[in-house]
Amino acid sequence: MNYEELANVLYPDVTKTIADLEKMYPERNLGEGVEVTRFAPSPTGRMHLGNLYASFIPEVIAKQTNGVFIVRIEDTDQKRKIENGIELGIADLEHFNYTVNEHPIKGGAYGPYIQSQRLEIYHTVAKYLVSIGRAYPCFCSEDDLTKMRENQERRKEPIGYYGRYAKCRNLSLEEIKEKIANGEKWVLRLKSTGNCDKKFIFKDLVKGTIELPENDIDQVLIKSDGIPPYAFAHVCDDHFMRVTIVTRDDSYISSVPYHLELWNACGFKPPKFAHLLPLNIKDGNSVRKISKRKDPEAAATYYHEKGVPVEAIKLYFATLMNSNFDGWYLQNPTSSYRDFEFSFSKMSKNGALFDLEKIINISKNYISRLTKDEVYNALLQWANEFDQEFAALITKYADYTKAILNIEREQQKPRKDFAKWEDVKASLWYMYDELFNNDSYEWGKINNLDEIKMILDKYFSNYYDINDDKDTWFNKVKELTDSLDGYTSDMKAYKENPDNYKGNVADISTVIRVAITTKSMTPDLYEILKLLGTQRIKKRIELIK
RNA sequence: GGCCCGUUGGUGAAGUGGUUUAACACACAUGCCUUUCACGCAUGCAUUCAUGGGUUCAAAUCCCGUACGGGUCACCA
Repeated sequence: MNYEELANVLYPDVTKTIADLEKMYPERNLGEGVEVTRFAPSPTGRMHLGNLYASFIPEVIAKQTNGVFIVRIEDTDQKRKIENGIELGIADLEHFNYTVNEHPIKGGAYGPYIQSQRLEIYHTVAKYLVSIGRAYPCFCSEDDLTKMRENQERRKEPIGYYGRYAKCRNLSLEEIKEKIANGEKWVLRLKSTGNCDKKFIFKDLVKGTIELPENDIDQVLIKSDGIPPYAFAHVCDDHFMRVTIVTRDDSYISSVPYHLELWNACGFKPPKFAHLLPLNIKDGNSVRKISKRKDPEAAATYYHEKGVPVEAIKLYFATLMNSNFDGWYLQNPTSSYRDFEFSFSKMSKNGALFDLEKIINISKNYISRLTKDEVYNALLQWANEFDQEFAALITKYADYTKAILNIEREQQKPRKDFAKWEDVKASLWYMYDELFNNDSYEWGKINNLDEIKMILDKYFSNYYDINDDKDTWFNKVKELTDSLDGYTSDMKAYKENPDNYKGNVADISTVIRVAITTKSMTPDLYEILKLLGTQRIKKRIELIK
């Protein structure tokens, strides 16, 4: 068989050679240890936590080694495509502040970054494989393949197009020419040289040494529509984009022998592989991979809308990626996760269960460490998008809002009230007259309205002074308490004999707290009174009378 | 069904033959601190590493079987 001629029969329009491609996409000038990684989503639209985690890993590695992180769109399956899928997906990645050096919209020297636009490359490599006798056209119909499969099932033989079942391997050049002239449809298949009785050993960055049977199936390289399936596309793309580490879902691991056979057949130097475990979610009693359709709470937009800081989610990803990150971060709470040295070998070999509680905890800690200005800016940015009314309010009262946000902040042990920006309004609405409502008061032990009125009256006419410092303020509350019949400000005495008293200073401050805010649980009351100011306070006391 | 991978508390997990009476973090519980809450602090939370056997002076760690979970066997990625 004259393979050169066959190659020209099959791909008469392909004029470039592999050597041309090598020149167009030269090896990157990389230093020692510098990695080129990539994330290759389908253009199915919005990202969910699973995708975001899967892209976090290669992004972190690229950034950490001063390398390159590429986003490439795998749209060879035209059925899955959705409108604006590429734009929406990239927007989600950008919202996560990932550093993407090359992607379809911004471009780069190794593009195009959309597989459907790289057909010339695939066909050039395909033509090369034909010309060296490693690929051949197959004219088998769907029917032929189904019959073959049934036959194999009956005989309990391995299923697939291999060995003696690979009929089209033996077609002569004349037969091929004739079938093509007749307009018969064909796919291009790899002529596999593997033997499934032999073991194939390779190293995975995450899983370590893996042993699998060699591939002996003549897999499809180019479908009858001229588009390559995933495996062949990824080899061409990752080679000519000069990717050094292929990160991908762990489900690809069983086809690595086939993939490596392909890399070698093409004469390309294979990259390193890191097969990643998916992020799982609990569904009833079973555990499964996060799915965009079944798990709306896993959508990136869900967290965006609630205002969970992106940074917090990334910190969570970091703890999932390398469990020793947690301990490191505890020691280095002011560092960025970028300062941690991530490694594939520290990655878990099990898929982690997505844990909302942990994200909330991380987020609370993260927000608690921000300055009032940082909190204000992030809050405003979120509110502009999702709660314009609140955005207008905090813009109008910018300094006041910052002061509120600074209660028990910017200190050694800051409060940890907020896990997401949505929480701010929900917990501090009473600080704004525009939001204040007194539908329900959370009175505590003292809930007799006459007594409450009496206490408030006494406090505001005899003790309250907006200019008091904190100690003076609290001493006055104590004095008030002691002046009341049956109350004491001596907590020790109270605790020893609670039955001897009607209440203590905590109960009295609760009356003031609830009267002003309606809530029994608030941040520091002194700060709140000070910020609200005499006018607002007086107005709220009037509401009770 | 064949092949591959995995199984350590409610969760994420550390651990690769003896400093393990199984680290750390989240969650939970109790107590202390405290004007409420939050914070912080203290204590508790797997007598045991899916299970049965074996190797060994010694096993969560090595070997074999079983069970369970996941993956894969397309002109899907």
